[in-house]
Amino acid sequence: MSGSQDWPRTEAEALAVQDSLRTQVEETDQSPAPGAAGTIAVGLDVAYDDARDVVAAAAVALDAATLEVVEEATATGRVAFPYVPGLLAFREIPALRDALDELGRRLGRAPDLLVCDGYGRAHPRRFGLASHLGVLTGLPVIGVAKNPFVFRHGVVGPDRGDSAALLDGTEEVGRALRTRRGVKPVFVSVGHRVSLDSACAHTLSLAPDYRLPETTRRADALCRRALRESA
DNA sequence: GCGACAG
DNA sequence: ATCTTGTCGC
Repeated sequence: MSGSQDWPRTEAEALAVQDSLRTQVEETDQSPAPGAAGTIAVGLDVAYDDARDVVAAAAVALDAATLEVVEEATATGRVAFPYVPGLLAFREIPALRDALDELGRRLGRAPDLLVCDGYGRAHPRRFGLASHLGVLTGLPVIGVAKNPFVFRHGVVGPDRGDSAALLDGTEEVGRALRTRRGVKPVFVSVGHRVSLDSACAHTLSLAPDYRLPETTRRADALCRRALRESA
């Protein structure tokens, strides 16, 4: 049961849920050493067909050391919430949890790290998708986004590994991190049970060849395929 | 009021 | 997110 009946239906209800859960985010780093052998990192992503009101989520488990796919799972359902900037979690989490639950059964164990497409702490109320999913699962979670959302950052050096603070005013809420020379940086933020430095280290470890982590690349390909095959 | 705005 | 061809470059 994923309790879609008690899922918020209005923006006001969603805001209240964020306000209530935000205090449960844990700052202490309980994530594994980046790239550690025997460690499992899970990539998560969602694809939509608004015309059919269908959502497809994918959860792909990778061996953090070899980046080989260990296991994968998908889930499809009805869109649970409209896209509202700042409330993305309410649109994506129901399907993501279903895919994660199925992945856990197939894996026979809990993942060591979750990698979300989007933000965690870098959020108007400091409680983006990665934070929300972290509180609900209790797992270490990081957010890796493709756009800076409403935040600003300074110049990021040209080399892989170079970064600049992602700022909300003067507060560092995440980091713009270059994973590939000559390519636009990604935007990393803390979700749950992980430090910002670790989140960046995990991102670099998971993205040796392309701009985005292998976890999200795999999840992106899988949820698109699941959506296509659901038609 | 208007525009910007993760996916 | 999604609608979409060719094209420049490694």
